[in-house]
Amino acid sequence: MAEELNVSMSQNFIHDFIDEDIAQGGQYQGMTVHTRFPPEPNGYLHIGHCKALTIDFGTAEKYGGMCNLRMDDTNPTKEDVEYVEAIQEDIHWLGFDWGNRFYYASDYFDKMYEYAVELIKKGLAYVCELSPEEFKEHRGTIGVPATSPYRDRPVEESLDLFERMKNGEFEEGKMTLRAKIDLASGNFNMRDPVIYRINHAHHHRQGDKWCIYPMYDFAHPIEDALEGITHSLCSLEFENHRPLYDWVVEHVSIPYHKPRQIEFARLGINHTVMSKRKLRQLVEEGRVSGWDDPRMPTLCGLRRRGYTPKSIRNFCDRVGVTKSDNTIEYAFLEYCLREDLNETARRVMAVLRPVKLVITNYPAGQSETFEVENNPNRPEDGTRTVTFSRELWVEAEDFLPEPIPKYKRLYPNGPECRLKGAYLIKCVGYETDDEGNVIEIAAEYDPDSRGGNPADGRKVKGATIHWVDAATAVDAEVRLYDNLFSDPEPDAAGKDFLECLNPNSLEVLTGCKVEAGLAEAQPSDRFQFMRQGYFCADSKDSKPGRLVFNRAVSLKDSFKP
RNA sequence: UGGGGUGUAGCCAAGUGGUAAGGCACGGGACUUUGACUCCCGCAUUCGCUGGUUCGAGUCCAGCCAUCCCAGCCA
Repeated sequence: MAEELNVSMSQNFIHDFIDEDIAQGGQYQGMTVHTRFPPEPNGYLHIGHCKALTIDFGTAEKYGGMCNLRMDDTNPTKEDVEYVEAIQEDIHWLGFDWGNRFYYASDYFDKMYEYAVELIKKGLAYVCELSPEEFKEHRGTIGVPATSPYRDRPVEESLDLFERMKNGEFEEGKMTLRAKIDLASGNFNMRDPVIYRINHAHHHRQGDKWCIYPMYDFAHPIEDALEGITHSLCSLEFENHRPLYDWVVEHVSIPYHKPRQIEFARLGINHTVMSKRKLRQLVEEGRVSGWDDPRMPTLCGLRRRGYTPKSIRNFCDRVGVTKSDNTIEYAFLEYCLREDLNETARRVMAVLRPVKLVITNYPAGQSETFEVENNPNRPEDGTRTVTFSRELWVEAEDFLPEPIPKYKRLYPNGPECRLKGAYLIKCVGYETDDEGNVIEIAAEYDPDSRGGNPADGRKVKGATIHWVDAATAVDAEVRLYDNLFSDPEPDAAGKDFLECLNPNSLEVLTGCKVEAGLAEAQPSDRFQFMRQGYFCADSKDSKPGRLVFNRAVSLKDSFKP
């Protein structure tokens, strides 16, 4: 699959670390590099996760190792099976394959419990009865150590209490199991962190078997070690947790080895939000239609918007892997998409802001058809049939009563232009309504230029113009999205999106099965017509660009800029 | 004012003591049956700042500045 997508991973600092580990032959000697992608099933994956996926799977692949997919489901109150299924679907869609290495952190609960008991017996953990409020008061501050009156309680007492915690004898918040490390540490994660809490909640897989659950800091290193992970790659915010990660690996007798945690900077993209919390907020507040709303940076949202797996993976591979905070420009994501679409997308014609073009010397009532190539880059994609007659729709911006500098399109007595795939025409006049708006353009065509090829082979000075036959035009219902969401208010500097509400009509409109659609990029109004009928406009002046189907899409009524 | 990170162009990012890769964006031009694509050309005398070591510093040292993360019984 990776070969098929033609996305490879270049050397980065993580590889440097791994190379060192391998060179030193140290604790990883004899082990194949093994990574894991550990999402918590509490939401949908977004493009930021794709960066992690690319790093986790890419690193394993680079070293001939494997990458596990693991649901990090240690907090039953936030997780749900809906998400585990969606997560798997999205990962597969991107083209990553975890084979049969699919795991749940919750499957290790029994072992984690044993390891916790082990810590207590070693005098390295104790049951603390501080309430959440008291806990805060005893937490200490910068320069002031934390305290716990239960820290020196006898091992037997903690053992007994911990077992009773497990048996459900206590209410939530009544007590916790804490690792005995360093109450005065400058790193608060080391101030005797809670490693088990009471939670009388129903777990999506374990049901009501447990009422105590391990905390991330205790569970994660154990999960990694148990699965034989050699390199646990995660984002920067876990850097402060690494000492604790190492502490757990060090003090718990896991029968394998010691995985190494390496952190990298997470992905940031402007004009959008990349936090699960905020995305969830958008969904829950009904500000978007769901996790797959086309404005969302979720993988399912991007998929609906027309992004291809290849473009997203390419993007993630190209943004690089470093430890410095970054905000990638949205334009770079778009570039990656255009690149792929330009290669593979079938071209069609449509007109967004139609204005009538009448070929005055073309017989009324007559019509004919032309064969137009679907993709100039791929002749094997064949052609489509378009109908031509006396009255056509063309884009309003393709005509100007008075030309402006460098304008090569239609204007009275202007240059000869080509109707793409059809005929050469020259503008001979126009009509306006009472308010001076252009409502009709008049042109004459050269009958000896069928297919757009003049009989005498003369050069065409004007531009090639996209058009649709007015008589057989099909309307598309569209909805305009003003922008992406940011923070999570609408982002004024964001992008415009046009959603086609009757995507089924695309097949009718284009006369062919639309897979990825057209990447129509123009300097001033770039448009991408993508899968499932979504159009992405990115224009400096916020005006939509052009969409050209081979039959008309009249957007007069439904499209309001 | 505790601990842990990060600072190379508008945005990413190579660079590991020898005289600043590449991509995106942007500007200019050529080509073109998509104003797309493609192709040329341009775009950091300078690497957060200030000193120091060195024949030589983005790379080493010191100090400073900026910025991000951490005081959930979330992950």
